Amino acid sequence: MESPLKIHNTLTGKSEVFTPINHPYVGLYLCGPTVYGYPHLGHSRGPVIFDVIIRYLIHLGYKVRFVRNITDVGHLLNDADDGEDKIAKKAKLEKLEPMEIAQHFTEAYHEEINKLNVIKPSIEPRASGHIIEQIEMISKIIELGYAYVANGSVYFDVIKYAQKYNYGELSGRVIEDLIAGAGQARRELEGQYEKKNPNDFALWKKASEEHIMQWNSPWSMGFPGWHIECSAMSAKYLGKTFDIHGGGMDLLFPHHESEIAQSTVCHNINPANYWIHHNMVTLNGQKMAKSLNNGILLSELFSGNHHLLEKAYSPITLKFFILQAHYRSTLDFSNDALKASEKGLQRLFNSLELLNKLKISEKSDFDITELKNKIYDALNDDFNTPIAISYIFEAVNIINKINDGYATIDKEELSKLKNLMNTMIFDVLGLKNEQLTNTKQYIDPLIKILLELRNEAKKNKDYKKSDEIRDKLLKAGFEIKDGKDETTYSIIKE
RNA sequence: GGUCCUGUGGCCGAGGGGUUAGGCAAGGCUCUGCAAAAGCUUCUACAGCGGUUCAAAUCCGCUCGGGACCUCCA
Repeated sequence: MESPLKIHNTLTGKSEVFTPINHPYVGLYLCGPTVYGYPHLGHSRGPVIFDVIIRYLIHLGYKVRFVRNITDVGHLLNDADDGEDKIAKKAKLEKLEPMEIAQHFTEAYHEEINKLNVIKPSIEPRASGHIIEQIEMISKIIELGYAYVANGSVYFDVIKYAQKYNYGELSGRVIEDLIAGAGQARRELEGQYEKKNPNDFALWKKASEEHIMQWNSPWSMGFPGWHIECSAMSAKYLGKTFDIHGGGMDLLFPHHESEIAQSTVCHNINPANYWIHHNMVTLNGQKMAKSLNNGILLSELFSGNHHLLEKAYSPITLKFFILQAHYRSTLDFSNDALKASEKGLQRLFNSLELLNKLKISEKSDFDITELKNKIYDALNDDFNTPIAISYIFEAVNIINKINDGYATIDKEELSKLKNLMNTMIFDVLGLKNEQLTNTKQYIDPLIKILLELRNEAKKNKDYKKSDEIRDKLLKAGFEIKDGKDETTYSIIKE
């Protein structure tokens, strides 16, 4: 039978058999967006990868509670001198309420991400709605002696923590290296002088006068530090320790490392058993950066409205493209790569349509169970979607062969094949056919009429007429395929 | 400066001591009135230099290139 599900755990650096704390329930926390800008290509990878992870867990029979937060407070501007909240900074520029900005970008995030046909979080908590929980947690850390108050701000004492616990267990860093590397690249941030040690991180920041987003606390009017929100919210909704914590590799340090430290102090346990980190995306081999002017927003990708894009790419094309690479590798975007995925996806869905029309024979040339096992083995091996997809294309080949009469399949295997394809493509990978299914029912009879006219012309050897019909249909986005018995068509994009 | 990842054929990307990844592109053939689609088939690989081994794209070392993180980026 199939292998057990193994997950590459960043915490141990190894692939481990997945065993939930409380079978069949699985608690999963994914670090969500900081809502101070429109979602870009990089924002899509986490939701897509974790969508398949969640879908697969559900498919395996687990009951998943999926928590993905919205960070709408607390991010300091790293390129500004004043240490303002990122959201507040935008707010002043545009003279809007900070929450108005947060709301705007939260909605933009939802709008674009939902196009990817991803399962929505069971709970989507906002940092601003959990100030009390964060204050409570900070108080406890102070009480236990691992944080100190300085000028109204509260900092986590990393050195003290490292004496008893292992600060760096997740990212593989050693505290001495952190101290050694501190001088060179250390950025001048506000409040640095308040810290006992440069590696200490803020749990609570006192707000300056003009800082708009602020809350009362035992220490000052201010706002919570970056890492504490996830610790507080994950504990609230998933418990002190839960199964899976995910995010981008860029969050590994310091964000997740600090989450572990905070939770370890408060609850005396690492918050998550399995830490999953997906890799970053690059664009034409280069990293996406504002300075390179190559950042592409999701809305730009979907509309094709960007100077680096030759055309628009659909959300499902993006999803499929992301899944054709393993989540722990960097992924390079380019027009050629996206077009390749688009073509492949189209071939996949074409075969899926044929699947429902295949003729049943007495004997079968294929063993679908073997194929099925290979796909499950791939997914069980740390969610290896590219391998799984390569076997799905093997199935595409099988379907086309049968359709063309080069091979046969019996009733039982065909039923297995249908089941397998539908399960994998729709339930697990969460793909969907973006061809205009709603309008197709109206268009279909019209196209059929044209095809009849064309076949009549062909019968009369009026090829000029028949080709004219074909060419015009192609121009209108309908590709004609002359089969042995009947003529079919598919709707092509662009 | 520190820690770590990575370099695969025209493009993207799996794999990871001996056995076809896959998608896209290109060439040939079959089918076709011609195309398209589909099938069959061919060609371009494991950055460079050493080492370990019966055997290295895979392990080790060095060199060169790309990237991530090192206090607020998904």
